[in-house]
Amino acid sequence: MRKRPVPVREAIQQARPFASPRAEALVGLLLTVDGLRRHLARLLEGYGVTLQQYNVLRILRGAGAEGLPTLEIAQRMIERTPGITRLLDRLERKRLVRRERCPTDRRQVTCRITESGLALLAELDGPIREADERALGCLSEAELARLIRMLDRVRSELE
Amino acid sequence: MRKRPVPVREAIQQARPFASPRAEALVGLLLTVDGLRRHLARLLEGYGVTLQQYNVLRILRGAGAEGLPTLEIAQRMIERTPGITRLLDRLERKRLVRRERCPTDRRQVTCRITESGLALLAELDGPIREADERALGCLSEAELARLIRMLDRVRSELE
DNA sequence: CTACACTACTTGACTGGTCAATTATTGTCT
DNA sequence: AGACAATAATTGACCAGTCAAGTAGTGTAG
Repeated sequence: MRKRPVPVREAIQQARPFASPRAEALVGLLLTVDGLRRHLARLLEGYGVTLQQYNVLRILRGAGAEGLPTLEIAQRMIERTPGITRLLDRLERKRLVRRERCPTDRRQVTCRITESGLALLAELDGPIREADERALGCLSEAELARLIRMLDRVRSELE
Repeated sequence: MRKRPVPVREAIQQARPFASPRAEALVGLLLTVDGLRRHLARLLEGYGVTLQQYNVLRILRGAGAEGLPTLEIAQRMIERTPGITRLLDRLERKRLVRRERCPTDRRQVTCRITESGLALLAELDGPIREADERALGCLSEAELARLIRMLDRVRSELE
């Protein structure tokens, strides 16, 4: 029982039509991604992590045993540097991440995912994958390819 | 001098390919909208308002002289109820919005945009419109139409 | 070897999103 | 009228993004 698509203008209860198709697409993007974000956040909160924390754990799993310095992680996220410290503080408090000063360059702090961090990710892999597939399941392969290319182009316009 | 589109996998410096096109599209959406958000926020900060505050002002301008009760505004935003109170607090402090208890139902608080609020929006209309056009200027009319329809469908899957 | 720029964080302050709990007011049902 | 649910808005507490400023450690040039 799939619901009828709700056009953007109706979704935000706006009386007047959009000034341009670009304005409509922009609002549509903001609305849709907000929904996707919330959707994923709800799934993750059952496991006690936020979307950003999950993101960091994925990055650290990818980095393997030698870990990554703090700012390396920040660079791979969409995020700016100051936030990453507190994000890691919270992950360390939950024992999902370990931090230690790098012996060769004592300015750096090396971050590594712990065993419990890995276990949590393993538990999450299936549900997350399903959520991804379900959320964008209404788009065909061809549509996905077009969407991905459009998004790449839009990002390249934003510096 | 337009830059070469940077594919999603490169943008997040991920070593392995994506598990599925849907996973790639999802990450692309998150990345792109984050960039758009930042882009708009930078424009607005020169005028002393945030993206959310601007959004509220637009809604109140649309509502006209009779204004709107607090929770009506919240409904038209993507946001949940508790945040709207504090958002309005800040707008009221800047004298861009006025609030008063509704005489017929004293539980409600009616919010209205002030003259300075309207003046600010008038000043912003041009720059915002230009920013919209520039950000999505790389997409053709046909692509925009397809994008809008795809987004509508994705949202309809998320309840 | 010492001054100085640079790097890798870290902290503080503010805006904002989210949830749970609370207050004030209204409507309804005897 | 009195009890009680429902509604409108608010408050408190936490997580997160952003900027400006600060600290500790490193590299380099005189």
